[in-house]
Amino acid sequence: MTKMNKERSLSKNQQIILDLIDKSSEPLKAYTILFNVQKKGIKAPPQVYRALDKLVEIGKIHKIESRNAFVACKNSNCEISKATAFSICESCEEVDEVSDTKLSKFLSKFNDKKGMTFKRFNLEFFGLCKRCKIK
Amino acid sequence: MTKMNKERSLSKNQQIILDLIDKSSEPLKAYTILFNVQKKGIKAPPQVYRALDKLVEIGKIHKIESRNAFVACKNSNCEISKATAFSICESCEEVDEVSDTKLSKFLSKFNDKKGMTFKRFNLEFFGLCKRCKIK
DNA sequence: CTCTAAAACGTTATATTATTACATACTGTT
DNA sequence: AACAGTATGTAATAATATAACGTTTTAGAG
Ligand SMILES: [Zn+2]
Ligand SMILES: [Zn+2]
Ligand SMILES: [Zn+2]
Ligand SMILES: [Zn+2]
Repeated sequence: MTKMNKERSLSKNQQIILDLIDKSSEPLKAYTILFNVQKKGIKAPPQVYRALDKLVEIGKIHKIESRNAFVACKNSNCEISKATAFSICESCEEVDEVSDTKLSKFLSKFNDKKGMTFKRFNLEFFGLCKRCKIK
Repeated sequence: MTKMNKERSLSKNQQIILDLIDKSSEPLKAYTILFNVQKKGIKAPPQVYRALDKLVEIGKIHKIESRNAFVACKNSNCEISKATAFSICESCEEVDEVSDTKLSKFLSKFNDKKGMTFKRFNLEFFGLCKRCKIK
């Protein structure tokens, strides 16, 4: 019976950092993470960046490129971060992962005119969230 | 007769930097730009970043967020950088502005479930360009 | 269990990207 | 001329990210 699940057991540093990001209600920056895990023995940037790289690679977290910040994936079926979309409030900086079947289908099927083969995309929407619109 | 056109005449630094980006066949990073315009009297990062900010604001250039680099807008009608899409080759780093009516319509009309109002989006596709696929 | 290769780790130093802060100069309008 | 808004020049520093090493841990093959 071959091993079917890709459940990778995270390393200690990876788990510490994922836990922190997971608990956070907002995107976390690498150095904010660093300051918050120093008590757990993670003392230097490379340790943080290595864990972040791996977590991104396996789809546990995503990087919000326009903010240089990281959020946990809420979408259990995007193990491979190959199709990501976010909504970002330019006022309060709230970030949500957009999960819309039509959208992801449309984009996954999108074909470039110049013959590029797409493996992955990242989409960031900017605007005002409900709360910030009222103000 | 009120002034109808929004043609803003660029300042000296803005023009120098736009010229450089315009001539480049690849995305330029801020410090690459800095090194290349020092002979023209632009000596420090803030001068570059200020010009870049303004050029992005008026839609003459776009920032490729995943690369921290800037490209000239090839699309005469995206004066306001509110709907941008790029294809990025992960092998040779070639970047092209995707100009597809269906895509931009679809995304511009996209409505968030949580009631956010979108003013702008940025989409980056990653993959392999024609040439890099062959290799 | 032992050996090995891959992955993860710890550490120091450094590279790269971006902003703050402040003083000065230019531009167009009233 | 006076004013407001935009742009400039400059020095210092903040924030983000990687290079380079050597060591340790982990997981799988034999
Ligand atoms: Zn996700
Ligand atoms: Zn908001
Ligand atoms: Zn454009
Ligand atoms: Zn290529």
